[in-house]
Amino acid sequence: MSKIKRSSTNFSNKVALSDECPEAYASHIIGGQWTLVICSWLLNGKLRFGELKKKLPNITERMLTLQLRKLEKNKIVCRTVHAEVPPRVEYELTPIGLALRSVIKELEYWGDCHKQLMNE
Amino acid sequence: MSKIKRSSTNFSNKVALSDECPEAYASHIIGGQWTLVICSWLLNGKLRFGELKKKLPNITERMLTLQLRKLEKNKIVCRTVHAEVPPRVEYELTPIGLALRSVIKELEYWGDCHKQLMNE
DNA sequence: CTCATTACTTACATTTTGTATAGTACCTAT
DNA sequence: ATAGGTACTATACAAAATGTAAGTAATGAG
Repeated sequence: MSKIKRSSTNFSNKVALSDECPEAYASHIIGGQWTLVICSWLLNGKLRFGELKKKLPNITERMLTLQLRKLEKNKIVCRTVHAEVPPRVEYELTPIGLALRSVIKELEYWGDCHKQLMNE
Repeated sequence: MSKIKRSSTNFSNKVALSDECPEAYASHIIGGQWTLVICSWLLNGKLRFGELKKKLPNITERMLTLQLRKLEKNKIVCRTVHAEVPPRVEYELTPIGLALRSVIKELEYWGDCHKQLMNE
């Protein structure tokens, strides 16, 4: 996470790939360790920061923040701050975020099949 | 790539997540930078090492080797060595590898939508 | 005034992934 | 005998992702 150097070969390789392969592009966007899990919780409705934290065992606050920021930047979730004390911040999927449902469904199905295969 | 430490928190987080979330599991398996691109080329039929290399601009031989090894370990591709000189090695998707087609299709579709959205 | 609550920041360490560059073994054709 | 093609392997290093531990601001309750 954090930042990525726009000058590195690494970076330009990713850009080149993303340019011509929408699947590489997509996997780069939703490819973080926690991204999909966060989204799949949010598919059931909006959640607060603290609620998400409880749902995701072992995630640190830093990681959760970073992932949510990235998701927000990519317009996958939308963030609502309620001006209260203590603060209340809610996260909700945008339309394109909700559109991940079918991707996630396919991934889950494939993942289950694969896991079963590997256990033989 | 190379090896991953089985003692790191990082590692155990991944294991824990993979255990309960098939989508995290799947994204961990097919999540490398080149994995999906390789698979989507192989969806059209078997290819040799050198052919794959040509298809993937900028990939290094090391990376290609590592990714193919990982794919092989996960039973997504199968490797056939022809005992000739110069050597000829062919890579082909297994059934579970071919089953990635629908995952890739969904990802591509979503990726296209997302990219369009972000360009507005 | 002090404490608790919530949603973060910040600074830094570690782990994982990717790149660059140079080799190797094998046989075949020149 | 040497050069060339194929599919690698080795080593060193760079960059990115993830993790740990500690702090911050705001304010209402006691």
